[in-house]
Amino acid sequence: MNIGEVSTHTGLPVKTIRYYEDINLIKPLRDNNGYRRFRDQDIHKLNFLGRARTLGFTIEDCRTLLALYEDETRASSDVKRVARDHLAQIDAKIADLKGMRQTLSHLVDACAGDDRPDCPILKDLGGKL
Amino acid sequence: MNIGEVSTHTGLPVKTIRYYEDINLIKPLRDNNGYRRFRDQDIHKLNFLGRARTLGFTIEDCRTLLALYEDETRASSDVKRVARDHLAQIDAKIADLKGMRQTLSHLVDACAGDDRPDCPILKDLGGKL
DNA sequence: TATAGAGTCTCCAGTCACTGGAAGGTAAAG
DNA sequence: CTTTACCTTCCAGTGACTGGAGACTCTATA
Repeated sequence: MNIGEVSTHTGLPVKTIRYYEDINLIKPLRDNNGYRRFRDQDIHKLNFLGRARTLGFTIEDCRTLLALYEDETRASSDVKRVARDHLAQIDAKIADLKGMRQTLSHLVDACAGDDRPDCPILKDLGGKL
Repeated sequence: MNIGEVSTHTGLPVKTIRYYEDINLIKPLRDNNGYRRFRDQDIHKLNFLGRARTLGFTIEDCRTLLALYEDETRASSDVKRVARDHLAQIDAKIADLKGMRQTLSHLVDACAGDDRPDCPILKDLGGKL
């Protein structure tokens, strides 16, 4: 398969696939004309990567997970640790965003949103409370 | 005030303050020795920026908000629009993260996390369900 | 007065995970 | 044969900083 077809199959942009080769996540073969030729295993890896990225894993996490995936003798505890750490990061981010959301929604509610200049949002940002 | 003292007062790193000058968010004066000299208004702006950034506004949003802050004839509706849009972005991000969290926590729970190689997390990522 | 240390300056490069675009070669369709 | 689509590499830009090099200035102590 050429890169365009792979892109269609995996849902990953062509640019992204090339990038993943650049950083050694995949190693497709090359045809005589220089075109990349993707085997089933390459496509499988790309799907793996796409799914992992969708779940928010960093590229380095993906590299680790892919290595564990290929290692038949892995311990599931190693996989679980990576996932649990990532879950903790997600929770931290959600908490952070919820904090912002809380403050911001109060401010938005308090703002008249009319033609007058008086504005509680700016008052808060300016430290005048 | 010199930059170090301003950093202490505002809680913003020295590097960040210089960066904000670079991108024209603030315009401190200069002493004869070339050191930046910050007036009260500069510090006030930096606090404004720090607070806005804490609430997750982008730098461009901050630029807009700062301009509105300085404009005595603004309409609060303009401020409110920026804030409401940002709030929508935050909500989208939270929803996205919650989706990840949901899937991921199920997988983490399902994984034994022991010495054996069998792992539902990798099974999911590999598309073998 | 000499000097050590802290503070400041500018400029360049790196982060993360792509994304866009230029310039050029190759393949398939009409 | 030409057009069009696809492929290649390489370079630069994104956002919001952050780190570091190399040089200058200020302050405190010996």
